[in-house]
Amino acid sequence: MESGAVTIIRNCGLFCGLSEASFAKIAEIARIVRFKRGQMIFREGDPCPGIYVVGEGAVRIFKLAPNGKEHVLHFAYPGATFAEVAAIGRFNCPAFADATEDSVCALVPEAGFRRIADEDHAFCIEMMTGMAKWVHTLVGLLEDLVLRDATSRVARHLIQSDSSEGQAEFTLPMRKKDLASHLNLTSETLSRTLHRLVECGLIETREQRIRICELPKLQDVADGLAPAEFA
Amino acid sequence: MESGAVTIIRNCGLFCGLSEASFAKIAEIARIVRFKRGQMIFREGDPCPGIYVVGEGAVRIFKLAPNGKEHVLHFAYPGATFAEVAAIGRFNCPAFADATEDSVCALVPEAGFRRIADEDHAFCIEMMTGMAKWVHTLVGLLEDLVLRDATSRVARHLIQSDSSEGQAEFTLPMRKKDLASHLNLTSETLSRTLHRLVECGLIETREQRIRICELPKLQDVADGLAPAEFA
DNA sequence: GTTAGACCTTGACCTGGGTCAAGCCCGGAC
DNA sequence: GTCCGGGCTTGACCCAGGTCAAGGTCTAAC
Repeated sequence: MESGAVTIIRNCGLFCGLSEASFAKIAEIARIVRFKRGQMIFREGDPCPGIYVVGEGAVRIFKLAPNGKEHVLHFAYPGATFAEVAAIGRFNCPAFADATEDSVCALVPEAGFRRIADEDHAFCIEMMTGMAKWVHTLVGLLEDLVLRDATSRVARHLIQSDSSEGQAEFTLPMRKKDLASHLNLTSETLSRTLHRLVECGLIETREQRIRICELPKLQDVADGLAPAEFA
Repeated sequence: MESGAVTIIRNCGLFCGLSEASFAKIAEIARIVRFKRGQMIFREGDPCPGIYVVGEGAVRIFKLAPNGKEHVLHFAYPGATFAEVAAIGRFNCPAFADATEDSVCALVPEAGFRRIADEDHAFCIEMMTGMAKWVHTLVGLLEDLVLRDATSRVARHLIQSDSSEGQAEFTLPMRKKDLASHLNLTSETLSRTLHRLVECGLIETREQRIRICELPKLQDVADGLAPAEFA
């Protein structure tokens, strides 16, 4: 195992709580994989190669419709894992993945993961609750897409991005077209929506940088209460 | 414990594989709960009372938007469980639930479930993979809502409902308005869509009964290949 | 430098599916 | 029986957001 993989796995949300014994087992078989920007990592339907842990860069997980439309399910940044659901549930890759930046990942082959799950009860419980959280997140996403309009979705996403950094200002970590796809919008609509929010003074933008000026009002927009100035 | 709850739990997908020891523990604390048609079972945000197992009837799990629009996440019929995700992940109820028919459920309080998860490794693994399957299902739902149009969604749902019974004919187990909500449509649009499918000869309907006449063509519609007659 | 190709923005236009409204049918209360 | 309310269908109309097209800007390649 390359030394890099150990570090990556130590620092990821999923495996950082492992017992020393379990960790040693994973360390034996994990390996480093590198991807260039734009490179495809796997395709929907591919056999699942194991659990990927992002060390550097950024990975985009997305679905492709027969007509070519794509929908970004989520982004994985350093410390996050992907393909873990397929590994646990023993299905093939349920979506596509590619690197949006030059990226370094640790790959834990499925067999290794399975051995740990069989032996390490605490890990198993953690995975169980981890999956439950995933379900929770997905239900939230679904709710968003189904119950809110474009403007609310954008506002909500901005608030969430912000609160995770705890400041009033942050940088969008992905291209706008990918964000648009994640929110089930076209990039045109996202562009127009951000523009309207700027015009109303709720946010300011400069390139990929976004500052929230009027959080309470933005919150109202996210909740579907169209403020008067949204004529 | 009432005798009924034992039977219900024995026959449900989630707990039927339990070891005798684990089963005995659950049996000690499970109890029967009954709901009248239309009765609310829990509300979004309520503390999670435990895992419900449906014995008879039908339960509808749904989200409510601030503007009153509702979205049906799924239906639980005899043998199915609900609220299990919240119980495992330790969050409050993430949605509303009500009975669409007079229903009988077994309720396994969260504490009891947790004890078993702590002690029964095989059960724990089963829950883990069960949750992974849930994620898989939800991603499929999301994909459906986002990548397909109304007609494809309806066609796909019909095919799935059918294949689960393995015949060319089946009865919709829910009201059309609830199905519409599940597919993120209004009941008007569902009505019109079914009507078009009937006109094209792909299906026949009589009340809640639906017969698929041209499965291959219906499959094409589900895949977004609009057949010529869909002018 | 300049050419090529992503992005992103903005405008003009179009359409799938929602909204509103009317009418039918059926089952349950009385 | 008759009344009432909910579910379902159908038609007419409308609008949020998609599509198409035209620049503008930045980076990467040569």
